[in-house]
Amino acid sequence: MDIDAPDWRSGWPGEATQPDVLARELRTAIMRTSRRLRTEASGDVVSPGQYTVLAQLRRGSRTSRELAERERVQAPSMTRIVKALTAKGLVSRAVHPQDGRQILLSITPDGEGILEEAKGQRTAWLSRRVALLDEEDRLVLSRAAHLLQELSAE
Amino acid sequence: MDIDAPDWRSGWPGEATQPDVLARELRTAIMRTSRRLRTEASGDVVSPGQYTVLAQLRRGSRTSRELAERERVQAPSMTRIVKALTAKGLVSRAVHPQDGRQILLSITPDGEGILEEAKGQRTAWLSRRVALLDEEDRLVLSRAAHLLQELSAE
DNA sequence: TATTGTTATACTCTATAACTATA
DNA sequence: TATAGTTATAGAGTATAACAATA
Repeated sequence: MDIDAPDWRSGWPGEATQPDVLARELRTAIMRTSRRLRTEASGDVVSPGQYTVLAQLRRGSRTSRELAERERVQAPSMTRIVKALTAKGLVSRAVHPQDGRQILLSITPDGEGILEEAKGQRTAWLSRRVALLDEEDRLVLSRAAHLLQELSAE
Repeated sequence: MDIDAPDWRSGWPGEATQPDVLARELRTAIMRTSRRLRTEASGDVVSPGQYTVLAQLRRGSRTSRELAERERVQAPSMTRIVKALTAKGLVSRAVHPQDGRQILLSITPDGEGILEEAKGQRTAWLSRRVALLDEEDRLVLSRAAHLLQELSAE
C-alpha cells in the first residue's frame, strides 16, 4: 500500500526522479516487497541470514569474521547463524592450519543441496509475479536490481 | 554482495529477464537494500512498523483490525505497535460511536510532526545514494519502485 | 455465536559487553 | 596487547493460543 501517499504518482513532471521523492518511493516499495518475500518464504529450512551465508560459503571456505564483515553483522550474530548451520549439518568447521584462533567454515554436500533447493523456493513467489510482466518491465527490474546492488554495496 | 553469484551478470543474452533468473537477482538486491535501510535508520524515534502505521493514520482514522490487514500482520502484532505509538503520544484512541468493541485510532499533532521528521531521516541514506546516479538510472529506479508496489500489493 | 481487541508466551534476529584461547 | 570466537543478556518484532468484552 502507498505508505507515503496521498502524493503517490502525482506532482509535476520529473518529480519522480527527484532524489528525495524517488528515495521515498523506492524505500516504501523495497520494504514492502522485502517483508512479502520474508513471509512467503517462511516454510524454508534455512532463514534468510543462513541462506546468504550458505551462498557465500559455496564460493569457498571463510572464517566467521570474514562472513560477518561481508554480511554486515556483528561477530556474535554470525556465531549464531553458523551454529545453526553446523547443527543442521550444512556447514563444517576446521581449525585454521596456520592460526589456531581461526576456524575455517565450509559448506557440506548437504549444504549445497539445501542451497539449490532453497534458491528455487525462496524466489518462487517472486518468479510467478515477475513472469506476468512484459519484457520491457522485466528489463526495468533487471536494471534496477543491478543498481540496487551497487547502491547498497557500500 | 552477489549472493547468488558467481553467475551474476554472466550468461546468454536475454537471460536477465528470464523470470527465475530475474527473480533471484531481484530478491537478493531487495533483501540487501532493505537490511541496509533498516540499519541506517536505527536512530529513529519510530520503528519501521510504527512508521508505516503512522503514515496510514495520517490519511484518516482506522481500527486496529483495519491496520493489521493493511500491514499484513496479525492482530496482536498491531496491538503492540499501536501501544508503542500511544505511549509516545503519537496516536490517540477513541471508542467507536456505533460499535463498542472497536477502537478508532487517530494520529495526533505530535504524530504528524514525527512523521514528517522521520520521513526525511529514513530516506536520507537512500537519497544521498540516489542523488549520485544519472537521470536515466533514476528513471529506471522510479519505474521499478512502481512495479514493485504493484507486484507486492497482492 | 461471531467479532474486536488484549494478554500470555515463545521464537527469531540482532546488538553490546564480558570472557576464553591463541598470536 | 591484540585478535578470533564465544557466551550472557537484552531488545525489537512477529506469531499462535487463550481470554475478555461487545454485537
